[in-house]
Amino acid sequence: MSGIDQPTPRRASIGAKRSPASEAAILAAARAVLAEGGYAGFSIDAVSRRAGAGKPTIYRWWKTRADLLMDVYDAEKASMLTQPMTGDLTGDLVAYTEGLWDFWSATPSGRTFRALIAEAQSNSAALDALRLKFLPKRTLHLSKLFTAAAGRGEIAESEIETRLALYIGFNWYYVLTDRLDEGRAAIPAAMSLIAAPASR
Amino acid sequence: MSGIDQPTPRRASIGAKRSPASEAAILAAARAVLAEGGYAGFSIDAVSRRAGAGKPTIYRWWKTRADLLMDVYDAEKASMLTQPMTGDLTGDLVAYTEGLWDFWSATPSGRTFRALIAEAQSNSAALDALRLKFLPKRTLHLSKLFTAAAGRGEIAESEIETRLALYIGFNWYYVLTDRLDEGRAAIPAAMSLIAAPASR
Amino acid sequence: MSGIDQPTPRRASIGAKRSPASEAAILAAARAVLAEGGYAGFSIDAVSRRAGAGKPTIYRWWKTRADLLMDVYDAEKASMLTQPMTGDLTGDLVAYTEGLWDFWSATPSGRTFRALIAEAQSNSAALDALRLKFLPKRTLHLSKLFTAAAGRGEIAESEIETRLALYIGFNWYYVLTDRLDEGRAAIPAAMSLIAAPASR
Amino acid sequence: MSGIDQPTPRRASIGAKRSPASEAAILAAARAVLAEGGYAGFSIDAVSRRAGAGKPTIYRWWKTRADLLMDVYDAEKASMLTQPMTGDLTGDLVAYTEGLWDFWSATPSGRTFRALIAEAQSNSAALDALRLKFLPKRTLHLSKLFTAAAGRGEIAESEIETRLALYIGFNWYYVLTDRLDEGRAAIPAAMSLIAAPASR
DNA sequence: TCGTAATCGAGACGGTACGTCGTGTCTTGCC
DNA sequence: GGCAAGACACGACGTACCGTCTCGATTACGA
Repeated sequence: MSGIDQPTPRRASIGAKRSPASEAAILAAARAVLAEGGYAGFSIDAVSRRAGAGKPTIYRWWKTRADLLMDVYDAEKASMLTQPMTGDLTGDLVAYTEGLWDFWSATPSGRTFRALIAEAQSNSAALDALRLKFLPKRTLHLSKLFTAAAGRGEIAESEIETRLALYIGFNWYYVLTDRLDEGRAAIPAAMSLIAAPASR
Repeated sequence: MSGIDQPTPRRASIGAKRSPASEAAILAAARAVLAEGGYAGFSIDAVSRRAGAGKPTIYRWWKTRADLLMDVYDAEKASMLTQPMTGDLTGDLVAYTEGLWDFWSATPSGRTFRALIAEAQSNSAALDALRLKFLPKRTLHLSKLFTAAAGRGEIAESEIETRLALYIGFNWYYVLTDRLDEGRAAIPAAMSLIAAPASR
Repeated sequence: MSGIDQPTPRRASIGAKRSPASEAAILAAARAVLAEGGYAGFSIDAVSRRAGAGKPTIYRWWKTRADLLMDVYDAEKASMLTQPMTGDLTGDLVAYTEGLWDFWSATPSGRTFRALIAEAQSNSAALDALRLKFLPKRTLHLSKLFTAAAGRGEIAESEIETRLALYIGFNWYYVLTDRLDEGRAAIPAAMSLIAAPASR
Repeated sequence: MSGIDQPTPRRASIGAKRSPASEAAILAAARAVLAEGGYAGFSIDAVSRRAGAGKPTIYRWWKTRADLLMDVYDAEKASMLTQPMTGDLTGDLVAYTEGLWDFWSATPSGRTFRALIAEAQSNSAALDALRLKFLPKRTLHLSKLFTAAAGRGEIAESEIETRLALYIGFNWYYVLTDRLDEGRAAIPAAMSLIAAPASR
């Protein structure tokens, strides 16, 4: 996917507006750099070199590294994920999670995600972006699943936040330790606990 | 704590062996640097300057930044944490977690921990150290709690790993988003789910 | 000369081309460092600090320390030397040499020259630069003097090289032992021998 | 010659006096280091490692790098040079010079000599040692040759110093530019000029 | 119709940090 | 007191990135 890797014969300005060609080239370069070197190799200089783009062009459109990382992640995601909603919370969570982990493993998105979290540890703007922009959008379907289950009376409304935190944390733990393959078998049991009906 | 911050009148070598004074000064400086600047300000140069130590001295004893971070974390931890084991898994987990979050908030250890995870995203040696050295030691008491509960028949033996992952992930999620205070209220409910008895 | 020593309020880039202001500041700083500390104090770090310039800027334009030293020497030289050519070889050599020694003593150029020769002893690129770039340019006028004398039949054509070597060596001996003042009186006799007519 | 390169099975102290074995090992190591890396590779650390000697042992007996270099040079020299004195000044100078250049080329002494001069450019103690200890000893025979010629009335007494400077400079020029082979053919003509009889 | 303005690539700028090497000094523990 | 060993504080090495700046070119748009 994303065959956008042309040798870039110098993209001149197209006037006083953002160049889609440059944007695409920069995102593709960032993706490639992350795929090859992970967070360690991810630098604006490297992306700029690879994209044949000027550094100011990158800084103009992405104020922080985190913004660029999020766009790379979004460009990849684009509809790839199944969003099951069968009414079986545990099953839906399992299906969603397995799809997510496939996505993280099959594309550079796992590395992108790890880079984003790392970035958020040294840059408070990145942390804010992660909390306010990235996570809410990414967990939207999950919120719906939990909300629907609460609507059905399976779980308490007040615990949605907590269960979501457990869900996110479970995923983070495995992706941040680069152990998605080892953790795969644990998904069903974990989802079962996260989706466990209110006990009384 | 750690009143070791004297102006260091040049610590000479004490012979062909490691100088405890230098080691202490470096750890104290690293702690201070993390406390003030977090992962963003944490550089070997900064630690070296602050400690009045030569960079080679740091590199001689800590091969990677992660090694230094882990030692800073350990130096702080030193017995501060309560390790409850009452037989009530949920209660023990709640008590342990609240102690941990206090520890993370009251000392620079929360920042140190975040730095360590960030470091592990760009350095595979750091990731290995995190997985093989740091985490097992840090989660030892938790393992015991789960194992004991399994012994009592409350949870399945096969789910210990999974429940531990849920536990760790829950903590990581809140510390990595720098939201320990917001998540505090969710601890009991989360622990309750993590410690939920096998359903059948 | 060279009143360029302003406190340098951060020279920004002037585009994708070399900044004359930075170049001048670096050369002036190098000159000052050599004047104060000689070869012992001459480090790229010291020049960088003094110039308020980044180390990469220095390395970008001067690939070796020798290149920088030669430019410092050239910047100073700039027309200061008399280049007598009266037809009296001995007299011309004496006049030229005295001018050269004045120049070496009155400016940091003597130290620069010594640094350059020292540098050439540990760096083969520097040695090559000294042999192929620096010396030929610096001895051009001397070559002309000897060639003219050979044209007049005063010395053998085949001995030009040898007499030049004797001339250069004589100067090197005194400057490298930092004894220009002690050797001054010997200049006329030495030049007389170097310019001695072919005996048969 | 100098097969002193044993693997050094830890030379313990031989009591409160200098150990000849250590001294020999250090000189041999310094010789080897100079032979392999020239002045660029010559460091007290390198010599210490190679000799299996402690750095303090080197600093105890050789106060400056120059002292060590001079001892390495002396250890090599040891009687190798012919010291002709036939009464023919030019011929004696030619013979002596050719022997010297052979010596410089066949042993690491050429490199040692170059290192010594380089060292003298950054260290004033080294320069003093070069001027007051090394050169007078090394040029003793040459002084005798010139003095004898002056005694025979061939050259003026007052010019001995000058002619010696011309002689030394000629040698320095070729050795410091690492061009002994290229300059060899010029030796007779140069010596002839240096030894030229007082013209009137 | 044409200037103005914003974009593009390029790459230099002052900095900071990297991880390594060498300096000269100091101590230890053996001889 | 000499010795090997090696740690110490210091500071230079040459390189990578940072985020900012200026350039000269290209093009769209509003006066």
